[in-house]
Amino acid sequence: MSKKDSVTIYDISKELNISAATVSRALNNNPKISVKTRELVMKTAKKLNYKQNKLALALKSGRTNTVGVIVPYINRNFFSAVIDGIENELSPHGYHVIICQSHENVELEANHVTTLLNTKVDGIFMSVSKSTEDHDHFQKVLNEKVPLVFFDRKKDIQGVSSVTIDDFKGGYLATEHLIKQGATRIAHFSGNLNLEIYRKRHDGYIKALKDYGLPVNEKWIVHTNSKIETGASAVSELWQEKTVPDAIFSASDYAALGAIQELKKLNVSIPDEVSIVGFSNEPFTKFMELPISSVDQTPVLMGQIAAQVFLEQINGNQSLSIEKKVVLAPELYIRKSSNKEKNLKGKPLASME
Amino acid sequence: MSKKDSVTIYDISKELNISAATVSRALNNNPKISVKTRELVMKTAKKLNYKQNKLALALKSGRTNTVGVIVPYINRNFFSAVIDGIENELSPHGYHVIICQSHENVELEANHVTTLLNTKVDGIFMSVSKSTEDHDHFQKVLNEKVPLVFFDRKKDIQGVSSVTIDDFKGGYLATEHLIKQGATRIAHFSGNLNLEIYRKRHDGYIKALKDYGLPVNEKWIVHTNSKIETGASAVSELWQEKTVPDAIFSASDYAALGAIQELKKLNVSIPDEVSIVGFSNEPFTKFMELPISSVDQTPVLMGQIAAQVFLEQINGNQSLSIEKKVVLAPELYIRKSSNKEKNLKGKPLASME
DNA sequence: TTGTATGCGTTATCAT
DNA sequence: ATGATAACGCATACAA
Repeated sequence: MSKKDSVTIYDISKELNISAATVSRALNNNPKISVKTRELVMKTAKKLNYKQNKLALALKSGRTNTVGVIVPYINRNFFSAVIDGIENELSPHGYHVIICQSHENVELEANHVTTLLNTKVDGIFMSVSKSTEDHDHFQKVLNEKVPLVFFDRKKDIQGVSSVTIDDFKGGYLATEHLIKQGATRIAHFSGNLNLEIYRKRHDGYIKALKDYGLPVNEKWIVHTNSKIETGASAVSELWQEKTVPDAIFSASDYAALGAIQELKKLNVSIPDEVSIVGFSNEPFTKFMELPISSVDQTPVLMGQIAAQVFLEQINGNQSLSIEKKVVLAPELYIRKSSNKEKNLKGKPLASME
Repeated sequence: MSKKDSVTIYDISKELNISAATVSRALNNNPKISVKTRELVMKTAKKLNYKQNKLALALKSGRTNTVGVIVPYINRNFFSAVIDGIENELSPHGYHVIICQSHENVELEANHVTTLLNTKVDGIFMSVSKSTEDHDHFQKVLNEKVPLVFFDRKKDIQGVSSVTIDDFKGGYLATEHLIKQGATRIAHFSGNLNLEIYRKRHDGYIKALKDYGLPVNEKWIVHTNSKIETGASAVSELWQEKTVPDAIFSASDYAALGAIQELKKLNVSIPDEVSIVGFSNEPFTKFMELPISSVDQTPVLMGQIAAQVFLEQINGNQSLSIEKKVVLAPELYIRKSSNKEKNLKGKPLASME
């Protein structure tokens, strides 16, 4: 802490009566240094327990070997899994990962961007908060020529790379699966349709219905959020009509869980009377007594790919701003909540646990 | 990126024909600067979009306003919740949080410590990996006079603060609760007893049995880990004997889940024939059709307290190494898996959802 | 092969 | 109240 307690290249240079420059070169394996001095330097460096001060290096080089990650909440399975992927991919390359939480708040998000830029991170990864409309803080990042990579929740901005999953396909896969299970009256619990991810899941649902010649019933498209209660109340409302759905595709696992809980109260059997598929493949879905089918977003892979995109960018030509849009394929995990058949076979796009 | 694109105090000084020192002082609200110049500086700083380079500041001051957190896996509810607590507490103070994963590997852990020290973090938080025996890398941190705070999994080291929960009490509470539910043959699924946390949970279990005059049956203390399967196989073994337990206190929620699954196969009714309490209060425990009672470790609070301990340390007298050991009280969440009574009342230490 | 000098962007010390 | 200069620790262009 007290600063002058760490040994520098000057300490080594004094010890050996050579210049600090020589020490620096020896330490960096500069070829034009004699083997003898190099070894000598290395030895005394070890002896004095020298450690390179990354701060000075960063100030000089302009690179900190640190990246920032901004997520709504770190304490959420999906996001922590993405961070896991980023960290694992970047750590071997000597990068550190700074995490920030936006709490779905644009101002906090913008503040984090500012402070990350001030600490001169080499790149920023982020999943934009739900409340974000403004693009100013993204532009700031671009102005500083710091690579920016969106994951999952993105904004379409010139020069910004992104890694997302194909939410449309996720919605389509889920719905198609329900159709193939024999469902004809499929309800959809959607999230906020102003958000791209939910709109696409919704669109995939609609497309599947149309592709298979099923009617779209607006009444069966219910706006829920990621709370258990909203799924439950959606069911209790839907089940007051005379015609009830025989399947539900929920854009949220939590709403799906709420739906299941409510249906059990109503003595509706799952999956026989109603089949259900959720979204996100939250850990709890597979632990349930009635395991819930769900669309997996491959978050760890998403983080890894995002990290790779960043590495490409940082190692490539800085001047030309490459913009890479990676779209990952979601994976449908079929579990009991939607599986009427005892033995599942020949479903190439799906996995069964 | 390309370095000379960010504006410095020199740019401002040139613009105003004053010295950089004056600019620096004005920016830092140094009282001995004229109001006029200060305002002038502020204005042009804004105009030129000046941003303080934290790197230079860090090099000069020796403080980075960054802390490192090392956890086994970030993608684990408990740890991400602790990090959440740390981040939320420290962020308002201007600190950034670097996260590292040890993957329960001592060498990785030690490497992370080294690189964190090289980047001159202002403090290190960590939950030591299971494989950690060596104390060398902890000593390094102390040598650099960098505050070190252990959370949950700690090592007893002179001068190192720690925030843990009272695992003994957790084990005691869980067991006592089972006893009060009428159980007399309580099995314990323990983790690795070489680890302090599991040993203490075990000890709490033993103490409760003794306090209530119940015999300790070594056969009913089964070594499991945090896998569902180990809980299931533990049950299938125990249930081959003629005398079976009427309750299980599992040091892991996952093992508890496995036990429940297996017991259902054996048509043993829960909680009537067997009551079960797990540990950690994993999110899934409350989502189950048969919600699982569990001991909560208050991870977010743990992170917050750890952060506070760090702040005290950093703001206090650096020379005297204060060592603070905070032990948090665990909270027992009583759910159906152990709740025979319909209405629960007068349980001060426990919560009911 | 090695040394000297300089700069990265700040702040602090010493003058003025 | 302000300016000049050094220092934080390192790497490098230029000399030698």
